[in-house]
Amino acid sequence: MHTMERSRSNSPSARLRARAATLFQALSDETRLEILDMLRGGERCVCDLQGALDAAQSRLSFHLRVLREAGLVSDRKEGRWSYYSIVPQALAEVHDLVVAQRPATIPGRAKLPVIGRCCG
Amino acid sequence: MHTMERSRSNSPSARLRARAATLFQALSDETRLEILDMLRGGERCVCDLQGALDAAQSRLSFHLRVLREAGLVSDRKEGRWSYYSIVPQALAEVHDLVVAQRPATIPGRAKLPVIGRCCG
DNA sequence: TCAATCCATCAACATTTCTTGATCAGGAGT
DNA sequence: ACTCCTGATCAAGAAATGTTGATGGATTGA
Repeated sequence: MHTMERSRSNSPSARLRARAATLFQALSDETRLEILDMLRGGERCVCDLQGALDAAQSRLSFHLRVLREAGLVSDRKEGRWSYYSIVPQALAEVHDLVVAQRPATIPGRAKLPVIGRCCG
Repeated sequence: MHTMERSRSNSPSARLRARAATLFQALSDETRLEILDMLRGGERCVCDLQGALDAAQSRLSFHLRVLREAGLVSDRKEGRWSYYSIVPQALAEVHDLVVAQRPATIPGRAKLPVIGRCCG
């Protein structure tokens, strides 16, 4: 109950995939993309986002948590306010993951090879 | 029931966000990332993926559909086989979306500005 | 101390996504 | 025709995600 399972789930590429899935998942919601859009300009406090996005406070808090746990944003407390900002390093990570997904040939130049010609 | 709603949901940036959410959502599952990994080398038939991923046929079909509907892969029938391959253009689209998310300053150079200094 | 503000967290519910097993259609070989 | 193979689709259930309203802690100012 371990040999095959282990090689699949513990390999470095499997861990990369898990990380990639988490990052893409965090980016897969419109509200969160809207939040990131607002943060592109710089740090923002929650009440600020709340006003701009017209979202219930707990809803916003939920999405900020998803972004935070994925490492895409960081927060800083100051008095009674929480300021959120983008973690550029995380976006760079996403960037690298996307680049890594691209096929092996130059698009437009040559056709992708047909491998795995099924069953003979 | 139209004025404010419309400006938010029909603006070009809102449509971009919707498209982005769809793409990221399609990329947010490990099985699908594994499929894309296999397709990076070139076209593959379903039975081929099935063997390599050790996934039930209907499960694979489900994930291939998600990828297809997001425009990330295309399929081609030949005889009784279906061959899937990556749509490089879609990955380029994802790439551009990620780049667009990056904050406005050069990371490492200067601190992001603190805007929206809340309520003050 | 008291009241107000900011925001995280919780529980309950709604919605979406994923998995499984079954069925069905089309192509290929007999 | 019949049968086998490939793969899409469907229905039902399980699991994960998102929403809402309520509560509570921390901070500020009166």
